[in-house]
Amino acid sequence: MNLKELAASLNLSPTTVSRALNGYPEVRAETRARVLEAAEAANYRPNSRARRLAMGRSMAIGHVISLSEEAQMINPIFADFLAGAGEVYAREGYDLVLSIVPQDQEAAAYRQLAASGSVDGLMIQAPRCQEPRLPLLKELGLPFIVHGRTDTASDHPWLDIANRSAFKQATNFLLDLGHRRIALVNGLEQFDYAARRRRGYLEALEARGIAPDPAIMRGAEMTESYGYASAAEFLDSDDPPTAFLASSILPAIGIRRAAGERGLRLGRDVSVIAHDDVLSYLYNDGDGPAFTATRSPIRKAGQRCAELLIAQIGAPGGAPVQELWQVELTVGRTTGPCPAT
Amino acid sequence: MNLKELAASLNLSPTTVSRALNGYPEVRAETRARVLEAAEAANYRPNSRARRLAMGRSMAIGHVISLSEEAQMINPIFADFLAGAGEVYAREGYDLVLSIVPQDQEAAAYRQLAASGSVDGLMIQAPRCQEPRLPLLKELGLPFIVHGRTDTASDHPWLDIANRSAFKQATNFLLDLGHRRIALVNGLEQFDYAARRRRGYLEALEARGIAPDPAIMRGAEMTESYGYASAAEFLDSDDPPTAFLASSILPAIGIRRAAGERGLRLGRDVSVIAHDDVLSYLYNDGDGPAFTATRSPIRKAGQRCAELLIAQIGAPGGAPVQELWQVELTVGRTTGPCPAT
DNA sequence: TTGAAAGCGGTACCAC
DNA sequence: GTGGTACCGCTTTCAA
Repeated sequence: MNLKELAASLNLSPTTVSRALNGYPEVRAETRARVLEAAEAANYRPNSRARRLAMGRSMAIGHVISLSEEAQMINPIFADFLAGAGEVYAREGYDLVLSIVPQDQEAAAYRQLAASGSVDGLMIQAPRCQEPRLPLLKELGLPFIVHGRTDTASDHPWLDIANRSAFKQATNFLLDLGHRRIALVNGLEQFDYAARRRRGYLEALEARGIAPDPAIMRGAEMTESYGYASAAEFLDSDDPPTAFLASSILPAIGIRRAAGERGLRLGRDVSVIAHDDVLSYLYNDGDGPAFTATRSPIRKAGQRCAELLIAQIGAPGGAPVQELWQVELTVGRTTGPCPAT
Repeated sequence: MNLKELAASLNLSPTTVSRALNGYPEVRAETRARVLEAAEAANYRPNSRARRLAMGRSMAIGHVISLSEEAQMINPIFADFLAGAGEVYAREGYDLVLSIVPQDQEAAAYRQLAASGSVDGLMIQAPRCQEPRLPLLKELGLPFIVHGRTDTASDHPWLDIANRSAFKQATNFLLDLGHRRIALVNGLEQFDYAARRRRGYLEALEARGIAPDPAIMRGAEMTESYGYASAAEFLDSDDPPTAFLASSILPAIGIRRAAGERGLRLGRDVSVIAHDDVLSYLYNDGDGPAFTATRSPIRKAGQRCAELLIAQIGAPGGAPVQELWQVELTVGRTTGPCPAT
């Protein structure tokens, strides 16, 4: 059943039916009621292909996820972010077009989406410090928003959490507990969020006059085995750390395993703090590290980014929105004072 | 730059240009070369909206992911599957349209995708035993394929791994090591894959005349804390298990934690086997549980499902493909003989 | 308040 | 081998 047929069955013109369906005001109430009822009865849905062509809009947002050698798996963070954004898209009538491509085809994927007009806007995740997509995106001329920041000051829209201050805070927290040797198990530091976290960590140390030791600082893809290997190495060294600051729950689990194997108890012999992207939380051993812990905050970020992007699509040319979210620290039981050694 | 303009700039008709671009044979080689060159120079990309309308096809596949109260997070398995499917879609020129909806809007989401013609096919993940989407999908009349099976024999296309026999094999493996009390830490058993795994487990026990004990069998969403809580409870009981069979790596990590806290060493005091969806692997403690372990096999399944679905879209009405993949067991170091108690 | 008709930007049939 | 043209199904001016 298409518009023409529906109109014919009602003895109305396609024009009127279209107007009635799309909520135009100039339709008589009674006519609209008839149309709505008939459409419902016939289970009519406007053909989205035709609609998109006629409107000159795709009613879709593009997400490009590139898989590289270094980070081959889809980050669970991405999935939670998608979930949040997807909620908003569904509510606003937008489709989510997901392009999953090898990293060397990333630029081509963006170009394709833009040039073919498949999407009305682009959502960018996990920017690097020197984000190569930035000039490309500006060239494409599509609305976009970045979840995260970059090194370069730019007036593009973004939403980010205060990674630096969160890590500074967390480091200070450990320092206040008496720790002096704190290991950093970070994410890949070419990503902006990881670089900022490192800065926060370094700043806190410096403020107390503690020289950072590269021997207990790492940055890599955040897997459990990475956390395990790092912690094992650090703990077996001559001067092991008494605390760990991890960039995500996954390496934190690995750290815990390495500590456990060495007979160390968390919160007594060694402290572990994990930061989970948008809101941080201190690793609560009581109810276990919930893999769902990040869900709610990351989803919120996804939602908000989607809202901002859609607003931008609706009213282009406005001042770019740049939101920085402060992090809320939550203390868990695996954090304890520095053991007296 | 659109087709008409491109054609005008070449002194050709849109028809010819379209044919040249789409590889139709009746174009003179020299003409085609000219067209291709000009298109390249102008960075011309056919407008996908117009193309889709004219062709009557969307060149897109729909994935609907519903979030329920029970399973609110996006399963990492889904992400890896998506990655595999996405690869194939990109290669074949299809878009991936991802709908993320609350569970009570799942059916509406499928209906919307189908009625509006936004997609040419649907990909179904994680079917339940009595899958309510099945009748709906048949009603919609769109090509689809299910990753997994259902209780009801049906002639729809699916691709699944042999969950029952994998778990039977794994259980037998533990039995051969001398274990007699084996805990099952399963996924949500309304999902078909979990139900089949349970069956395999039960069959293996029965074949050796061992009565299953519901006290050491669980089914829930596969998180680390679920594994931890289950193992803690089992291990603290009067008659603790000597081995665990886990449905995924996440609960297995929790199990390990609970065991560790009780001074039990894996592979000596207690055995843990984790099954990771498509290919199983026995939890290798040596290099840590890699969260990326499932990546390759799940991706393969995603790729294959995408290929089958696209083939079906291209040539509808063929015999439905139903593929059952056998599982390959890999032995890891955390599996050991039953401790003599 | 309603309708006729001209697009939107391609594809594909039919004629030359 | 190439071109004219009628679609695809909707939105949106413009006229009534």
